[in-house]
Amino acid sequence: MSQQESDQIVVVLPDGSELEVERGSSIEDIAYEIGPGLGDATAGGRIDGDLVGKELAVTTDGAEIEIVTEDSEEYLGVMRHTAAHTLAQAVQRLYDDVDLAIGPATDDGFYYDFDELDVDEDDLPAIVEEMESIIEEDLEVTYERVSIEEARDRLADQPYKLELLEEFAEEDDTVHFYGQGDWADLCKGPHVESTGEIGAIDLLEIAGAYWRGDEENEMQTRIYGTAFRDDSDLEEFLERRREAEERDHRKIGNEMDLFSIQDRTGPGLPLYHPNGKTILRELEGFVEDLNLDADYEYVETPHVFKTDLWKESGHYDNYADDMFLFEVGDDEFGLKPMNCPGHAAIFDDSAWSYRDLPIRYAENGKVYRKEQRGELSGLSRVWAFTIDDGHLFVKPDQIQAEVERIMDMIQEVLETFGLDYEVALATRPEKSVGSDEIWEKAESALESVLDDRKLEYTVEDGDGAFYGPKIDYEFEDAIGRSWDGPTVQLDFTMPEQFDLSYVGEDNEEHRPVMIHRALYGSYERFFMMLIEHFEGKFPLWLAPEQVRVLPITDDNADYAESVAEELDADGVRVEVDQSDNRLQRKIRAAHDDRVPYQIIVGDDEMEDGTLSVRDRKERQEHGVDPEEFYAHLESERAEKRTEPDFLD
RNA sequence: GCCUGGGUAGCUUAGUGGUAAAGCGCGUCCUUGGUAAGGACGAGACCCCGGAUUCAAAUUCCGGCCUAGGCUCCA
Repeated sequence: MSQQESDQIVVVLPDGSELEVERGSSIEDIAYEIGPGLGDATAGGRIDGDLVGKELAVTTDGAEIEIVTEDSEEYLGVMRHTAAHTLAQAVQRLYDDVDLAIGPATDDGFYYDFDELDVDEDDLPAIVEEMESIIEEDLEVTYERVSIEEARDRLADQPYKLELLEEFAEEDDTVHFYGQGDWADLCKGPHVESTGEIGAIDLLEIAGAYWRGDEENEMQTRIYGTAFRDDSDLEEFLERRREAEERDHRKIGNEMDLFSIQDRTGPGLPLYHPNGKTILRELEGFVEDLNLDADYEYVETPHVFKTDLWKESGHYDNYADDMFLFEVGDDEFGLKPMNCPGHAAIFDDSAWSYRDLPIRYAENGKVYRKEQRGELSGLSRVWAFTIDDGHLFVKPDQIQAEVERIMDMIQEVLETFGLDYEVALATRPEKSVGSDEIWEKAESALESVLDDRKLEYTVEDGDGAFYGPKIDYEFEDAIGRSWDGPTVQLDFTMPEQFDLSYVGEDNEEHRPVMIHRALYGSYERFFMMLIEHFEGKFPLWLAPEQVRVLPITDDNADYAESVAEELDADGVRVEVDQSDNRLQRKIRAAHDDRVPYQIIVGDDEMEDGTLSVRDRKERQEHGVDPEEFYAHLESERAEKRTEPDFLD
């Protein structure tokens, strides 16, 4: 091999084409190699997927290279990375003896971690101002390649940077610095050309963060910020945040009196008020109908079991820390973190023939999981929640058909609420029980169902339950946020743990397969998502108050009552506004309360026996025939349509 | 669990050492008014809990409870 050849390496471009370049060429060099226009536009790049500065050299043969330009999606991340540097620079200008940790770009902004920095939210405006003046100064971003020794020298008073440096020293004898003005940071880039390229910034919040995310390490001060190309993009981002805040289920739940979580009753333990429970009852009824149609049988299990059961199921070994445990006499008991062992115990109480299978049990089972206090949040993370649980005990050759039926049910649920979804296959996690062989069998069974359906899905390695792989549904709400929802989980393990069996055609004992499934996931999480998705404007079938009758004067009150009585007899949740407010005030109140339909009755309506119907979307029709409206309500409810559509 | 905020009337919040405020909601009365806030009056607060400082604490300090956001998409 000649000297000439060993200095050349091949890099692979995103379209799969290969390019021969000199070993040690920078990203920028390679971009110029491809074309001078691209070279000029280069802001940074990826080496084997790792986002780095355009100055960094490519040394490995066969490296996958991607060029990031101002037009790339990543450009925003490049700019935010520089914004993070600007934050650190501003903080060091304003505060002495601050230790710097790391400061990357994130999905919607950036952060920088500091130690020895004592600030609170009131200090943020001053830091923003300093950042803005650094942007104003339009400092050129400079790159330097520095030997480990020199870097050690430069970073002598930066303990965290030194720690990082020692790690990099094991791999390379040089490191990279990116600077702006008289400030520089150990960093692999990428960055924009100068601080003036940063369009619009804002700092969002202060949070604690463990050094390297490890709770054994010291807690640092993290400042979160975001940066956009211009003010209007920034404003749009802030507007979206405000919108999400407006939809917050805790706020709406309070306004609509749906639920509460109170100090005196305990953290993470939601109390459902009548309005909230009305919605939950409708949700329960919906899955109950689906379950009964699909030949599920309802069972009920207590909230507490002896821990012997959890030891048998394997939960105790894996999840004892997350369980509420207590002693009664010499026995240890625990609140159930899952419903499956109870259902397995019911199954095990009878002898089964292959002719009986599949057995399908359903229960709205309340479970208790002791999440870390700081993780609790509204209805999305709680200690007590209810799963619309179902457990099937099937023969191996029934898996495919049963999983498919479950997926039909799940899809019907998601489509009813108008939710788009994605599907993922989650495979064996690190903490798990069961043999390799069993896991392989289970994973390939789910794969073949997914393949048969021609559903697009992603594979999430290591995300499965400890007892088996699963298919997870993730859906998107009205403002584009993703939520975890329904799951189908295969379990070859628990039947083993509980020694479950049925008698086969051959008169031998066989091991059934268990399938765990939930259509909503947990009621709490699904309810929360629905509140935020609909912004409290629930579909008619869910709305706690479906119709409000507004009499114009006291003279119309009796007629209003008779209209309400008729609706009530039809099973409609109806109220009459008997306040002595004026009509406009009553309309305003009904609108604030998000009532789908308002019926306004005055002298005109009383005379000709009609209704004036108004909906939540501020549409109105006079002289409506009551029978026609009642029939419409009936069908809108029964078909679970998501918007009031009588006035369409 | 840890970090930074926050906890004042049913709700949303103002008040930062000297007699606890406002809006909404609620009650009573006036108003009987046809499409997004008519008017008057009134009730409603162990200012999260415990301790300390002080002549005096909602306010300052210490401890606790609850709550919001955050706790490696690695230089």
